[in-house]
Amino acid sequence: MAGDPFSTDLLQDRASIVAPRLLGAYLVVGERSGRIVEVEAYEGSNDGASHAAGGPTPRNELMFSDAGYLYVYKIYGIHWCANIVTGDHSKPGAVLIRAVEPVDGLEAMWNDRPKAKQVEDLGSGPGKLCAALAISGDDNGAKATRSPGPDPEFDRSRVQVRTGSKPERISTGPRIGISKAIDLQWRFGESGSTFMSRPRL
DNA sequence: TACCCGATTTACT
DNA sequence: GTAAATCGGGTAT
Repeated sequence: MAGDPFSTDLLQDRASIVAPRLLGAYLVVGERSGRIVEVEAYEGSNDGASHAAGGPTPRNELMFSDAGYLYVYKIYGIHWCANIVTGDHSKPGAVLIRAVEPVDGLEAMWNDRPKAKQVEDLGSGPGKLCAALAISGDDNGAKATRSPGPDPEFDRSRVQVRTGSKPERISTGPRIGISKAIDLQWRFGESGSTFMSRPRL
């Protein structure tokens, strides 16, 4: 079950370093929540596949801001994809949430994902989990993790990351759907999870 | 202002 | 296995 707020401090480093830390954490949106079982890391100028590779633009500016914010973008004009910003101005980056295991609000998820045939279909992909958790462009810039001291921005955020149960074992592989930097093993998943997108790790 | 293309999902052959 | 759906940022006119 969802526990304490996820600490922003755990994300203050390169995306490829901190990405696995989000595995097992809960992504909470109102009454709905899911346990993160698969993520991908995207960094800056050293990562050709990243939106941030070419420097800041209106669309990706969040990746250059402080860790803990939600970066939501639309892909192929159809689906939303949710990322958690990592690092800082000198280390831009974000972690793409690729799959969640549905935990709370299953009924609402089925409602928003009428095409799903089984529970495993609800959140087994970046676009799928956004639909299941009702995340959209409106949530871009939400503060998803808690920073030291009072953090009212986090407290009133509709999207929150909370601590959960860490995976027993983590598998890695090349990132999905990219054409550059395909050699990097920056996809991380809970070994053997049936809630992961395909191909499974 | 035009053109290109993508960190995907789903339906159909 | 292959293709369509559909939008807006980025780069070039």
